[in-house]
Amino acid sequence: MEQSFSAPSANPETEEDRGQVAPESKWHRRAANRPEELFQAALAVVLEKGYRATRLEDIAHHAGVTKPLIYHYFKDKDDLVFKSLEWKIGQILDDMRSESGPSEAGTNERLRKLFEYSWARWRRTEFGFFHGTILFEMRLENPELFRKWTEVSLVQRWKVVEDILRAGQLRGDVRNDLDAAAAARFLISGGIQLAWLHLHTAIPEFAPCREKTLRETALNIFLRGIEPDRTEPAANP
Amino acid sequence: MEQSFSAPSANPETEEDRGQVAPESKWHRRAANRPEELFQAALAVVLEKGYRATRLEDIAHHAGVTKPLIYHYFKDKDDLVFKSLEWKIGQILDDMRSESGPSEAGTNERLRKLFEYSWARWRRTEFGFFHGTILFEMRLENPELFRKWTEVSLVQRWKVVEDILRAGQLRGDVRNDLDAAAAARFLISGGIQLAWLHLHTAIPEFAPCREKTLRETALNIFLRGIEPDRTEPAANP
Amino acid sequence: MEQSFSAPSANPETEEDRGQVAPESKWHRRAANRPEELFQAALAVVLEKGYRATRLEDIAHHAGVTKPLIYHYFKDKDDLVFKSLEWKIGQILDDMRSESGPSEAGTNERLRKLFEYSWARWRRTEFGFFHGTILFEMRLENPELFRKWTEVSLVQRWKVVEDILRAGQLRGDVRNDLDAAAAARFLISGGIQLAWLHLHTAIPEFAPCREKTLRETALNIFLRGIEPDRTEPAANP
Amino acid sequence: MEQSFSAPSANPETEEDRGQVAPESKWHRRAANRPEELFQAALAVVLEKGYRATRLEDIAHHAGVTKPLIYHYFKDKDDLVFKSLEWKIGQILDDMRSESGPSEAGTNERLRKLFEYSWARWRRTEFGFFHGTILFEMRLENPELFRKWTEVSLVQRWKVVEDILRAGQLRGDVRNDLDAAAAARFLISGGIQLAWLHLHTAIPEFAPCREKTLRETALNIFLRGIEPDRTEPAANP
DNA sequence: CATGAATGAGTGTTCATTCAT
DNA sequence: TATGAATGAACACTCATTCAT
Repeated sequence: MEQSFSAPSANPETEEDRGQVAPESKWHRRAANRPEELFQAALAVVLEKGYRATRLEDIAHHAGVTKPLIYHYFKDKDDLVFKSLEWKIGQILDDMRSESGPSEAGTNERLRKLFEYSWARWRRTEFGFFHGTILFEMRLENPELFRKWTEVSLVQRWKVVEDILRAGQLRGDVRNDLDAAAAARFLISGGIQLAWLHLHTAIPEFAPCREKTLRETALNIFLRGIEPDRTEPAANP
Repeated sequence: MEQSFSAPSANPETEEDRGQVAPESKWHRRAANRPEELFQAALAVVLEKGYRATRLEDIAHHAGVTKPLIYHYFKDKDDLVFKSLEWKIGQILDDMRSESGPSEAGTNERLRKLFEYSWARWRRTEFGFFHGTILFEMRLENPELFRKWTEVSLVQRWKVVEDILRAGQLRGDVRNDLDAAAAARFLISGGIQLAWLHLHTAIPEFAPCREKTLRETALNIFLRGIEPDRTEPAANP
Repeated sequence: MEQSFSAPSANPETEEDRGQVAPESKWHRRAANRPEELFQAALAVVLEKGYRATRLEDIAHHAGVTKPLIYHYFKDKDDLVFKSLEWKIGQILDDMRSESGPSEAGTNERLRKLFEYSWARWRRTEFGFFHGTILFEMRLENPELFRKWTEVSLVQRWKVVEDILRAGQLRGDVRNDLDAAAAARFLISGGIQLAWLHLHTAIPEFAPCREKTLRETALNIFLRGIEPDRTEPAANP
Repeated sequence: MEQSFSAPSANPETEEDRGQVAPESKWHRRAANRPEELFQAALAVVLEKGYRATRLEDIAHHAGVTKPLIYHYFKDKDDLVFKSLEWKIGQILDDMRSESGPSEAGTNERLRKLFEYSWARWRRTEFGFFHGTILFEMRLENPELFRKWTEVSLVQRWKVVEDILRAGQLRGDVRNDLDAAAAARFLISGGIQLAWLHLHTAIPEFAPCREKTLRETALNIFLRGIEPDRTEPAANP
């Protein structure tokens, strides 16, 4: 759970002492990108313990620095944590942008592809963390951040699906009486919840289920559920 | 959010009995059932702030008593909070038991009824609170409680839906290639997430949507998605 | 360690309900000698834990009553504890008075008898307790009590020995250049310390020694140490 | 009683450097060796009040620092107090090691010298404190420490005396029927008790006695008490 | 830049004591 | 007489934050 956040707690080789004898100075290593290291440490700890349960000490320790140093880079604890979260949101967003090539395939194919991409994202530890911490804790602690995150992780996804569905309706792939926006929310929110419960909680331990079945069943029901009626195949005036 | 939990922090009737003498006696309120009052106070505060951010002082104040009194009834803070949550889980469970008469209606009707009942439950403040606090915070702080709650709120519901689906498969109302367990999870988890996001977060403020549409679209897609294939149109007597 | 202090926590047979139906009153059993029961409970607990570590709750529990009841009989905690100690001191003193018949035996015999009586007393749990609690804790907490106790347990004993020694000096059993008062202190204080270390601490577990040897060696050395010089038997002008 | 432990609660030199500017900076005193200062403060307070009655606040105040600082150096209160006691035990032990040169004098001389050295130690405030606090309170609170201390202060001394006595027996200075181990205990335990009662309690106030007489009488009785029988007067060359 | 030392403002918990019945 | 309920005053311990170097 901490692999991608761990910071190098001391990396003596990168230092540029040469010629001069090591001058016994107390602080070696001016990290080029301290802030980012601190971001990662903060995220790792908050991921593991939750925001409220996270102590500044833990973050510092995780980053291999001392507490006061954090105040050189950030105003206070909240500043660090919230900026860390925003930084991660930005990263995830970048990652998402580079993701879905605008395909010309059929509606079902586009939805399937999107859903599977999304599921793969939801699998990731980081995502599980965000879904938990931000959706719950930040909703109370920092509504602004809550909003930013849901905008990125939910609302935009909803929109993408909504657009696909509308296009499908024009083509006749999707029944016209469907509320595309609501349907989109169902697919994405339902999928996220399914994935999160299955992949980031202990539920499978006492209520086991195969991940693939879960994913495909959900998608399948959805795709069938939005099909136009087939009994009157040309009944679309 | 605090309607059902608020306790009168001072009992006005006993205060000014007579304009004159009442010697400001230090404490009133012979508690009939303090423990339950404390449960409610604890729930109210934890609901509002989350478990980690809850201070004993707040609970005591909310219940109109002083901190040390809590130790008269409970071993420590966790004892109070966790027992409060369990108490509420029990209540909700009782409530759920008295709910769904075993109907002889068709599969669709039974699912619709169940979903609508459930949605009504998900609307309630208390439920939103549990979904947040327990699913997220208790997952980390008290896995046992997390398990108890998910067992009640999710796993059992899944089973009910699963049974209905299997019965439907026998009747021919539901297609046979459907994995009933996975489908049940999709309906319930998706519904909860939809309801929670819509009813217990600020999302509708910046991404509005009609609740009814949301609910009915989800149900509708699901019901259509589980129908047997109609390509063999005469197979339906 | 608690045998002699345990209070009957409920003794229904002694109640005088007759004729009338048991009136469901909350408080049965007016103990005839509550104070003494409380003394014993207090002593038992203080013995086990020391004065500072003793909580009123413990005493009440030990006596089979509730905390507030103690305030019916005693002003506060200290009042109870100190009176308990005084009560016990009185008891021990009574016991001591009834002890040593004024014997007409020789000096050595009298000393031997006294020392062995005393040693038997020092063996007792209660004594070990007093020696520890009073000598150390009460010296700081209640000097008055410290004084009362040492007067009884030490000073008076010293005097008895001193008198025996002086009598012995007159008879010629004890050398005349001996300071009887100092010698008496050495015998008694040394004996107490020896007995206490051996009988009321864990020392024998890692530094074993036979009790009898200890006792007799000490007495023996003392008796020989106070003998008149035998080399010049009539050298006493 | 506090002479060697008192800490300056404010460092006057840094206070009024210049009459004017000094902006009342919140804290001074870059501690050279805080841990030891805290040891001393802890010992001073525990000495005065006993372990159970000692509040962290007092120790901090005594050391001229604030409570939380203690947690910078020690895990908790017990960690500080117990380590302080161990530190002192170590010091006393060191001190003892550098004490008695192995003399070639006669048995009596060796015992006299040892006893007088010991008495001088028992006089010291610190020793009286240890004898009280450790022998009584630590016996209940921290048996391990009790053992460490008695090992150092009693058992080892006993052994030294025992060895001298055995050597004396070989030489013929000490009678052979004497149990050297028991005799050693009598001398040391009796001496400690005598010294402690006389020097560290209020007893002399109401039962006066000259210290020198006490010390010499005890030693004298002991030395005479271990002599070989003189009934065979010519056996002494 | 970097940190060890220091602190103020909490926060949970204990306990002798008192109120109301 | 007897007690369950209640509290004030303390106390151990935590933690974000700042000082001095």
